[in-house]
Amino acid sequence: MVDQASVWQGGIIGLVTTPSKNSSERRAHLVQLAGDLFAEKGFRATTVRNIAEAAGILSGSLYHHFDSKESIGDEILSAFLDDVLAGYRSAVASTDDPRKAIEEIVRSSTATLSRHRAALTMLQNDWSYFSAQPRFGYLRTAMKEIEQTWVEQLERGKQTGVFRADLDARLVYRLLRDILWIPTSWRPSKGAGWSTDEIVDGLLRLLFDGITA
Amino acid sequence: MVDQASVWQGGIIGLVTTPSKNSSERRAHLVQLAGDLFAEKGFRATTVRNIAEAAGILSGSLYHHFDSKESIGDEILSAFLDDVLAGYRSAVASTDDPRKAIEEIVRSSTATLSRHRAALTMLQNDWSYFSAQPRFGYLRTAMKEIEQTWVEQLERGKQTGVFRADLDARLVYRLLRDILWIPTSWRPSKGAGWSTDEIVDGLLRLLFDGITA
Amino acid sequence: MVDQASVWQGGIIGLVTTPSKNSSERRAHLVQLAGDLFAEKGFRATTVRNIAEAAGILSGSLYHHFDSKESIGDEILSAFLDDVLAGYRSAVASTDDPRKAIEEIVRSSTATLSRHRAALTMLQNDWSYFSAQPRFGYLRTAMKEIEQTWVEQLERGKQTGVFRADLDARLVYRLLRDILWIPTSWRPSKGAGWSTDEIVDGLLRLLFDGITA
Amino acid sequence: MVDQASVWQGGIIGLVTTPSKNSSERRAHLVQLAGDLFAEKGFRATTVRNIAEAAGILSGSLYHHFDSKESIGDEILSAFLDDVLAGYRSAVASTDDPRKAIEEIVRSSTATLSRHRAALTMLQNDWSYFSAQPRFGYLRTAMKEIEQTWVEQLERGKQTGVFRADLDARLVYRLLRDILWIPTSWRPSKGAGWSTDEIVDGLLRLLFDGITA
DNA sequence: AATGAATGAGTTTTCATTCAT
DNA sequence: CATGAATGAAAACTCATTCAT
Repeated sequence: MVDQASVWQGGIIGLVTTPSKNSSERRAHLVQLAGDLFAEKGFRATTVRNIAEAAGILSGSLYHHFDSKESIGDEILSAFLDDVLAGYRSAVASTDDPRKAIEEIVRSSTATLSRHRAALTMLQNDWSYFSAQPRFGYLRTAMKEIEQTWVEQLERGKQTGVFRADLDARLVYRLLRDILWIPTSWRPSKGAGWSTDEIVDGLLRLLFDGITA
Repeated sequence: MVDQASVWQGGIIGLVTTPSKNSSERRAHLVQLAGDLFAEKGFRATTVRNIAEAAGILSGSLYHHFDSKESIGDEILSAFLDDVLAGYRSAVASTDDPRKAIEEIVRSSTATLSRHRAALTMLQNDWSYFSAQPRFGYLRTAMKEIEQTWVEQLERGKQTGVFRADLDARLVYRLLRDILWIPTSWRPSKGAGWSTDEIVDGLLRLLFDGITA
Repeated sequence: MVDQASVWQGGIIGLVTTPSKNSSERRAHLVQLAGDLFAEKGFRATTVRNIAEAAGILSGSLYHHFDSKESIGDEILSAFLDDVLAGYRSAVASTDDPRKAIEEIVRSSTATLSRHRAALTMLQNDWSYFSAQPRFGYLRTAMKEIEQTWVEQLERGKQTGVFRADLDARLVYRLLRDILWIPTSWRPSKGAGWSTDEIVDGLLRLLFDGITA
Repeated sequence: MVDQASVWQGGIIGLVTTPSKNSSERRAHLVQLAGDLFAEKGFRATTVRNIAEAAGILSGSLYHHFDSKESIGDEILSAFLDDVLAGYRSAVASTDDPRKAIEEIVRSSTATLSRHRAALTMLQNDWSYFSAQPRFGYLRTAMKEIEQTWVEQLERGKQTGVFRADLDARLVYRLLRDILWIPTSWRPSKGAGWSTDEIVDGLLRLLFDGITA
């Protein structure tokens, strides 16, 4: 579709040299490039120059699209959390069975996370940097909702007897949330070829049944 | 012996103001301070000035003790890996039962990790930075040995029927190793008061049996 | 062509305020300024701030144009050696007479050297610094070619009887090369007004005939 | 005589634990070590730590013997110039023949210079550094006397017909003085085995007769 | 939209020097 | 005499950001 547009533009006007990509597309493309670098090296370790080079422009030119490096980070992080929370909410809304809810949370998380590798790396690597800034206050808010969702489902599962009664819900939440985030942070190259499905299934099996035969 | 000497000096001469603290102690103290900061903010995000300030000296003065920031990192990382590998080796040497070996690896890891929080944070946050430098080549070597140890025990467990035959040993290793490392990265303040033992038990229970009742 | 364009722009549009000065001109200007300082104080003794101040900018701004102080040095030194070697090669190619070849080498050297005072000072003052670095390996290579050229001409001159048979070619080369470089290192202010020609003539007369009447 | 003193001290007092090497010997030894390093790398490029390491002590300990790095330089430079001037004065006093006087100056210089390689390197490399400081004002004074001596002899030679009448005395002085200093700056390793005598003879022959057959 | 030049505050590191022990 | 810890000023370099063109 992008091509369609550019062909059309080129056809009529006949003077446009750099056709395609209107403003918001260009912007999205830059966020994408930045995100890839953030995922690879972390937010702080990635320089504005790195991003500009990846885009084939000079670093100063980035400031036509964003007013700061942090606003790129903001865009990535808030999009991620919106997506995560939407998944959690619909997972909880979809069923009354805590085990199914958790299974759904895991599945939705996995899908969401694979779309937001950069955001996760940023949270893991540079949490102390972001969480200290008022601008990123929504990070804490969102994390609280995530925790609440898990704990609620685990507690309900304990009450209905689906989960072991001796589980410490908050402890298990912390472990599970972080466990869930692990595969996302694996570099593509190092994954030895596991598909997302394989990883999710392995993870679910591990969570519910352990490794014992 | 150092204590003996200082007590004696203090007793007889009565002039010793600073209670001993010889050269290597001072150095170790500085490494400790640096490590705390690295654990909190990551290696790159911690400045030499931060470390010096924590020690109550000027940044340049640190170079009396270390020839670079990296050499502090080196000291922390290599001590950590030496410790981890020693634990793994003795765990494997202590038993023939793969399940016991893994249990032992987990227990030794937990003990080791709590002594080396800084190192772990550094590996997680700044792996791309360190692993790119020849100086830190031993990181890759050590990680390979760690992987091999896990995979061997898991495979043997599968053969003897202790573990499920359908486990993907490398996948499970990756998950388990990272899972094991999770609690260490939790900030003390955020742990809501879990003791190391509680965490280890929760973890082992989770690994072997899952969360299902 | 660049000139064409700018003239055209200036002519038609009449808006161009700064009379061209494109990127590479600015860069060349900075190299020139740096070279003057290097010639005056030596490479190591000249700080990046010195250079920046001479250019009326801040020291960090220099890194927009060069990626290190050494790369400025590199530019100056390699340009010098390229020039010297070109002169030597064409001197040798221009004649079969060793005496004429040497005379030509001296004349070309003098011309070259006056254009590269900075480079010469750098080689004399900071040779141990540069020659220790792989990056400046070409310095040794070039010096070898220079030596070979001199020695060859001197030897041929001895065989054809133009030069005294008892000359130690390498010793004379070392003396002559260094002698040749002397006047260049004289500060303009101290030269008491000798023209280049006067110096060259004095030098040649000295070389060929000595000071005796 | 120095030994006499220290033996005597040891004999009478009987408490001196590190016998030999009294204070001034130790000091002279340190100056020697420092000089070697200055000759090799230049004054500024040599660090106080370098010197201390060469002496097997810590950098701070040097300040028991000298109150600053510059005072070491001072010691080396003033000793050199005293020596040079003494040689020049006795050369001039020894004869009425300008040619013999110059020959004697050359011979005395060569002897002096070989004893003061460090000083010469320091003057050549770091002249701008030293000459800018009031403390080293004697450098300019001494250089003036050196120039005067040469010029006088050359002028007298021109009048008596020993030297060519068209010599520019100051120009020739500048050339000859610098020429004379050249071989001293040659690294021992690079000299390809020329003895001091060979070099002096080569030089004198070159000066008086040129290279022409 | 993009360039290219620059800023300014910050980074790691170096080094002569001081001083209590 | 020597050590070991520290200072403080300066070095080279980095980087997010600004802005005229």
